[in-house]
Amino acid sequence: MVTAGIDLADAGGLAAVSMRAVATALGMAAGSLYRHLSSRDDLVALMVDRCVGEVLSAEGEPALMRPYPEGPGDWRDAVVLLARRQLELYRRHPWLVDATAHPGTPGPNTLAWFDTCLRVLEPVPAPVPAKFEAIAMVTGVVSLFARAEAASGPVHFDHVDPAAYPHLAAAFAAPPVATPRQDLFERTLRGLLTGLLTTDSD
Amino acid sequence: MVTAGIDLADAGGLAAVSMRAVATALGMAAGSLYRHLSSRDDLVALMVDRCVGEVLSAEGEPALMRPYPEGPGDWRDAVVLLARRQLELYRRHPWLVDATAHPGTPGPNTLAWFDTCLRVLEPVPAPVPAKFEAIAMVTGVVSLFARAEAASGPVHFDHVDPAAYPHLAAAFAAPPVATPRQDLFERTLRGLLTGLLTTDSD
DNA sequence: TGTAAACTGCAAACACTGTTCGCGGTTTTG
DNA sequence: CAAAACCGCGAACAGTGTTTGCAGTTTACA
Repeated sequence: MVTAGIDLADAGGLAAVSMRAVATALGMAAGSLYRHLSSRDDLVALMVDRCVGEVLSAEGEPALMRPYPEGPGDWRDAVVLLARRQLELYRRHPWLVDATAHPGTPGPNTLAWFDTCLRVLEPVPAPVPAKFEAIAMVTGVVSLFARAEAASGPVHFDHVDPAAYPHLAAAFAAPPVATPRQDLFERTLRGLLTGLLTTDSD
Repeated sequence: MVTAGIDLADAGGLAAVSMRAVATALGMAAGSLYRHLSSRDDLVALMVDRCVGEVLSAEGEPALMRPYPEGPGDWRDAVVLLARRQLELYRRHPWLVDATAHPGTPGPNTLAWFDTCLRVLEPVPAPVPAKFEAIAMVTGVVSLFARAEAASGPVHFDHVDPAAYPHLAAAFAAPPVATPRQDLFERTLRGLLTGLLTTDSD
């Protein structure tokens, strides 16, 4: 059910997961799906929550419930690690970026995810709303990077008018330089975290 | 045409702007719209570009072509000002966040917007791709803030199980503290800019 | 074991979406 | 005045999510 939806979404994006498509993938009729779910949004919510479960139990069994609090590093390291796993998840299922754009009531795995984030942020002396803001911003930045990675290429600025847009034209006149920036993701996140969860006395 | 679409979108979101709705708002039939545009995505692209035009000629005539380069401040100030105007635009037309999620070929106003951004970033000694990355990230952060503002409230975590999600439950046990953070937007942007467009020698 | 209840799937229908097409009328062009 | 371009109409098509009566199967209970 949600597995079929996930497979369909992985192959053809969120638009490819229609009730009839999921139904025929399961050898059923379209209306039969409503015996198990109440709407299509329900289904994508279940799909999202299952994928979040993927990153929770990554690689092994309760593997993720472990490594964060006991690591010797700073809490920022843990958040960056968490974000990196989320980015890998978005790479595995690009439609997640669109599916989580308008979040609904979170499922159990999503709640567990928030719980883990809060546990990681436990040593941070910041008010709870600030922590929620920080979590939201981190996942937002992750989705931005995922979108940027997925949408690389199809944006064409071909032949802009040098008279109307001089700076744009000048920017494309120079030969494209390959960008070596590798740690952009981590640098962005660390800057964001210290900006959001840190007073001036830190 | 695009004006009717914008009004409809402002009232009921992007989903409310259907061909038939726009047509009846103009006193026409649905199919008649295809005399002037080739698809619905075309229409939303035109709507987006017109709104970008709003922020370009804000308040007066060619008012925006002025203030940025001659301001005495640092280039970061100019970018923050640009981002702030964009945030106000997103507040005025919340559907823009969804409409710009999957960008297509940019319209004239969007090109002018990019040109302005590049002009503002002219004194920055960074390679062109890095500047494009920075612009994309800034508008991404702006859309994140716009989304966060628009989606405040409907997310309910009512009565989470304290046994399954201890940290979440503990977070909600404490009385909610009002967050006074006001400059969060600007701090985030400044951190992002220095992280993306600055070498260690700056 | 027999019966009743619960569950599950099917096919058809409804309202809605974006989009296409052939027709007639109006306006502009030569 | 004629011809070409344009414009809007209404009907149709394929597709969407969702609802609803009907049958078949499985489960639970007495």
